[in-house]
Amino acid sequence: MARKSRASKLVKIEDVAAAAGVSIMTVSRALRGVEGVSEGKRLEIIEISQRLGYRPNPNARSLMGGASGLIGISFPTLFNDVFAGILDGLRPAFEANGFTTVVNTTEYDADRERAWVEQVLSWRPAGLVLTGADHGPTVREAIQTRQIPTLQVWDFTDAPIDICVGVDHQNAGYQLARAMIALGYRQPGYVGIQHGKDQRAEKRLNGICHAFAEAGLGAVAEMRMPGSSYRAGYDGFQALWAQAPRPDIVFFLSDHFAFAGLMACQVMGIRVPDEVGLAGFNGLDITEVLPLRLTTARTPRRKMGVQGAKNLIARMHGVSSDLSVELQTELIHGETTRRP
Amino acid sequence: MARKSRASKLVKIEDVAAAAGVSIMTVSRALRGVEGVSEGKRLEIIEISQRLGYRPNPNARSLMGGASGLIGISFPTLFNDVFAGILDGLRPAFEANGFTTVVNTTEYDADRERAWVEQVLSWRPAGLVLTGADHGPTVREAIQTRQIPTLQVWDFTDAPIDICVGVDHQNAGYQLARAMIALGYRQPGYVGIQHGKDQRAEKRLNGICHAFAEAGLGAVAEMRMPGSSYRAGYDGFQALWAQAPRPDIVFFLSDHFAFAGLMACQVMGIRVPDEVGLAGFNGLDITEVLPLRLTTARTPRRKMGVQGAKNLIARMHGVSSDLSVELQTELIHGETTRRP
DNA sequence: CTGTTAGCGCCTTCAT
DNA sequence: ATGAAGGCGCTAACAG
Repeated sequence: MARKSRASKLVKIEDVAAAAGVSIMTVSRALRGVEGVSEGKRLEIIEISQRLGYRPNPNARSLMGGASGLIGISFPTLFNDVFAGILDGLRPAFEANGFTTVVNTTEYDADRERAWVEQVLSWRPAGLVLTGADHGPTVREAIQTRQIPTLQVWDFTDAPIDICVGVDHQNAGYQLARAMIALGYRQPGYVGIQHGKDQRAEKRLNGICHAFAEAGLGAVAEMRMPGSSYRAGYDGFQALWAQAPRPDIVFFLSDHFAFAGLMACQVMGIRVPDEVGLAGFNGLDITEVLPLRLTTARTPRRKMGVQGAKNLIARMHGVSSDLSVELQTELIHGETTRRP
Repeated sequence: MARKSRASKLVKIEDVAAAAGVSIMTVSRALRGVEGVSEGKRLEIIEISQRLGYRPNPNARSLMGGASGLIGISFPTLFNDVFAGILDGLRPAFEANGFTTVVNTTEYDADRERAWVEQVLSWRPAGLVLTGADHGPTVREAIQTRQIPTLQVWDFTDAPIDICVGVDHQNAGYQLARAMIALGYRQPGYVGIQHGKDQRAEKRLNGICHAFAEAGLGAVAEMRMPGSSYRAGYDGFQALWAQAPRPDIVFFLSDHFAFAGLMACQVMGIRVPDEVGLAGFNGLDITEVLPLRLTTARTPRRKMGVQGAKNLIARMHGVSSDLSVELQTELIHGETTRRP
């Protein structure tokens, strides 16, 4: 394989026309299945174009103004089953409707997201899917100016760019904390990642803090870790446990952190839930194989994707009514916290 | 936000030219930073174009045959830290060199990959990154015809489309099995997923089988699960354990399966490694927080990404020498198998 | 420095 | 049923 291609050797419609002894237009019509070509010629042309390996240049097509059938999807990261799950709901729906999807990750970086949105917008996408509710005004404006149907997933917001399908993370955290308070927990701890990395996590923590404050209980002891690996959850729990006062309930960024915390307890000989309660978030697959069923709040990730795709497609088809949906989380009373 | 945008209201270069009172060529030059425009005019034009919200139409640009600064990356799935890790190595290198990346997942479906490759090729990408060594002739030909620099990662092959950076999975499986045989294991079992879903996994299994056959030992008892969730690893191990003869060493598709198997042992009261040895693959983060350090073969995923990106960039810059690299796996003697 | 001319590959429109 | 113009938005290659 050589270096940068000289735009050259690709067979174009003209070549097919020449080979078939007809005009370009006839080839165009034949290949698109449009009326105006005798069946005999059509079959012959199709045969020839295949033999020549002709592929229409979609750029030229797009130039004519047609929609691109492209949907851009942006997630913060792929190191996370949450987004893989949402994507799993989104994609089949889009593909079933003939759309192509391109996926991006922002690594929780607003600049990256902005740059990507601009790139994708330049492809004249049929639609856009963004994660969360926090996008700069630039992004918002760029999208709205071009009137590209846009879905925001994961986070529910009252003021979406266009439509949104997600859960209220603040409330999810609040409800989870309320349930733990009802179980008698009084001394909360939290293991998460650094501020500003994950907006949704901050909202959940807000909800948790709110619930405990409202109940007149102690403040939530926060342990912020630099990364979001399993190791971070493991070390974070240990660090939190070494502090005074010891928490009687520890909330984690997500189930995978909680799992790591559980492993830490196992190694340190801390009895769960007798000595400490552990609560995760998301209801990930991994919770199904743990020695103790994890207490968590299940987020309907695939459903979110399916529903979101459906609504975005409706919007692309011109439905202008409100297509935003707030989904609920499901509290899972597991074995890592006291029995009710 | 309204319905499908009529291809219309977008501001084009002509509008900017009119607003600035110059010809469209001057605008084109000014915006691209090409020589031939007085600095005063350039600044003025840039200002105006921003005010108007002008964005060049890349389709028109691509029509001219220029390269797009775009790199398409395709992975089988995102439900997997392996590919996230490779991406983590790839992307920063590309971005540092001014390239934009678009990511796709094929869900291990060759048709999906083909469709995506065609889509991306139509954007005249500067380069392509594909996973594995198994691509249909269509894909291969489409890429080679257009002479797009292409990197195949993860799987090492002697006959890459262009260049490849990866590990020899067959050999990795072979070496791992050899090490287990050296530890005295004689009755191998394997928990994986269905045939045809993951080519690399099959190669590893091949290597494992080869090692045991070569040593004149029993055949590998295979347990194929329908999915690749943690649950599948968990259930798969249990099913395998219920069969006769019981394996004394179980190889797993990947570390996450092995982890699930370890959890199953814990619940079933099977002592590891006394009653059975467990071996994973990849050396994932999760292994760092397990009660027993997992025996596995570490794959250099990030390094693979970094190296691959570097080589692909070299290729895009015209380096035509052989840029393929075979990387090695590192055997980790953990606590889930006998001590040497 | 700036503007004009001629396409890139395809499709819409209008003839024939 | 077919073909001949013309243009989509942009940019090389030439003029001035």
